[in-house]
Amino acid sequence: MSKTSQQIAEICGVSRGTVDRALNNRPGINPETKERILKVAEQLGYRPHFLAQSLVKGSTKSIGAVLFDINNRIFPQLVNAIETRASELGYFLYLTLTNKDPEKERECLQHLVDRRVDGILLLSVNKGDDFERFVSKLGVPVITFGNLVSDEIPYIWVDDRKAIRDAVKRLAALGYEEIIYVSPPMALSGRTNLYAVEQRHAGFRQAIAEAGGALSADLILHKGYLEEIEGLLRKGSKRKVILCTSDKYALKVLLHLKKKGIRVPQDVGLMGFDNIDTLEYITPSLSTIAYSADEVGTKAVDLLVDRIAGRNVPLRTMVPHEIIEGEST
Amino acid sequence: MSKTSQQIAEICGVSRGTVDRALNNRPGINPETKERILKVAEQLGYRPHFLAQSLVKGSTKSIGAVLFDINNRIFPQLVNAIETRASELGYFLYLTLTNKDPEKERECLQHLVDRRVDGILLLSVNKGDDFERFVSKLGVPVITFGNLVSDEIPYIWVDDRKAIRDAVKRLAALGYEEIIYVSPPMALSGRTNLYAVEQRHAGFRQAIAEAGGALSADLILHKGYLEEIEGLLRKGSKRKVILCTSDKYALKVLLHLKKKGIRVPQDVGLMGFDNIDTLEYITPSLSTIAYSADEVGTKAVDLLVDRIAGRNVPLRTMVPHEIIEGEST
DNA sequence: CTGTTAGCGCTTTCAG
DNA sequence: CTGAAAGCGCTAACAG
Repeated sequence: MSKTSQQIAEICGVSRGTVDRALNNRPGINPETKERILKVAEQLGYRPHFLAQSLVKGSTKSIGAVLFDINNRIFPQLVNAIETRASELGYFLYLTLTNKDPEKERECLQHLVDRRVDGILLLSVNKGDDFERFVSKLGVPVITFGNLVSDEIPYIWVDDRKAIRDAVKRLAALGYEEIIYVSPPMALSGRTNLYAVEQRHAGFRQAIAEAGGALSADLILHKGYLEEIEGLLRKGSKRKVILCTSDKYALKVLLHLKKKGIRVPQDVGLMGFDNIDTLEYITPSLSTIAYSADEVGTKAVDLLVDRIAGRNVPLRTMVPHEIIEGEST
Repeated sequence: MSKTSQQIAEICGVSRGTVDRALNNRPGINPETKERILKVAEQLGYRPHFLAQSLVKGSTKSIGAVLFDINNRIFPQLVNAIETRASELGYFLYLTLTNKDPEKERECLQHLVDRRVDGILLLSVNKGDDFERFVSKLGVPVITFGNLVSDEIPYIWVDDRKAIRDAVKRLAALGYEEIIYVSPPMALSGRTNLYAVEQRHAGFRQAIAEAGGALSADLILHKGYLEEIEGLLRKGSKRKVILCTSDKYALKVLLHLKKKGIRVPQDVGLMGFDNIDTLEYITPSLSTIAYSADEVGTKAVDLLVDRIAGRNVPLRTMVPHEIIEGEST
């Protein structure tokens, strides 16, 4: 079926070494024979055998991505950015999905290494010393994002903590007196890697502390948030706003409030986080915290390729965030 | 860094052949030496070199996906289904994105073949005899979906034509007398592969013909659909409904109508196609045509793996569709 | 039951 | 400037 450099050599009556010199324009070859070889290669439709090349060169020009969160709506943008940048830099992308299964995540990582990817991008559900060691021992460069795995492994993301603090300040400035913070994933705290979610949470507590009594806060850290919100809204007379750890929850809240006839923002304010593209179609438009998933993906690949090339990269890289003022606050 | 079967052989004082027999539990080996070898392999943390294996076996256990449409919201579901099924069947997924660039699509296909993927899943933007030939000559099994490339290449998707006809019948049954069909991508007809979009369009025309004068139809096949819709809504007194070639356009229309104070469904009905998951958060809930992206992805992989195994597969596979009655009609 | 040999297709010395 | 040979790590066929 496919042609080998050996065949070209035979046809041209030269050795494989010479063919190789022609094909990879390496010095030390007569321009005329080179010309001849290239012509024959062209005619045969010769294509180098990538596996064989990789085997001898020790580099596959491929990177692996290990992701858990297909439901997170920034997924398409992230994957798009990663693939696009990788492709620009000459790398192919192995995509592996873990569906939040810690064991599967380890397997994916191991398999990628078995396939000799040059580097790995990791959005992890695992955490802890044991896992840190596992990742360190893989023997290939790893860049993490979304959830931190180790202080020693480069991490890129938005500054969740500061972002929430900025949001709280903004809400205070808008005149809100009570903030209902909704972060259902926190219920899983300790059992799974929730670094980003926890950073947001920590940012919120800090912001409230900084407000020094000017703001009161309610924390809802479980699945039954819709009911609990309703209860809270009935109490007291402070101007209230609901701040959700991600747009996904904010949208569910919005839907629920609409059903109950509670008006946003007249009766209560609402704010999300992520600026997922679904928001484009939502009324009233949702206030949220935006950052560029494109930038995260693109830079993550850049960092990884730098590491692959043996260059040092910063252990923490933060992409900028921005408060989007929608109609919901 | 990483251990080779050679090293195990030396440590155990046997030959590589024997090590191979132990590792791949092939017959013809003394259980005790096998035991010994496996133990050493375990201790060394031996992992077979996948590239070397692939090189000699001629199979990489990887498949490639070539997609153009990251914006289409069924993308995450599709990719998820594909990766999940591939993984279950022991295959790794190379994801390549073309951003609707025909030349890039060809490159992606060629590169995947260079990397010796065992098979390819293709959602194509290219079409035509030339491209058909190109794909046929790749030398690996290809399964297409979404857009048909050739009658000879297996294709899996929803029956777009029938789906639209079912939708039109349903709209007629609901008492609508005039249907505004919105399909902006059709403006590119001829220049790019729009098979699915064209099938939907053809289905619409057929349905209108079948209705034999009971229904009147307006076709909007360009970007300026919002303005044109407004114009059409002002004319005549028939009960009107807007049928969009995909939910994405339906949502844009909905947003526009809300802004203009035109009520859905009281003033005009609205229906989409695809049942993208954004709809979950939309009010009024959108009527649409649903099909399972999961099923498309999963079955596409199954078909591909069948082809890789040399089995014959049907040239056309249709996944079922279903009309979803939302509040918008 | 085990060792040897010959590749898979390519790159990379080292001679000539 | 070119050829020959060794080797990447593994598998498979053939002896012993």
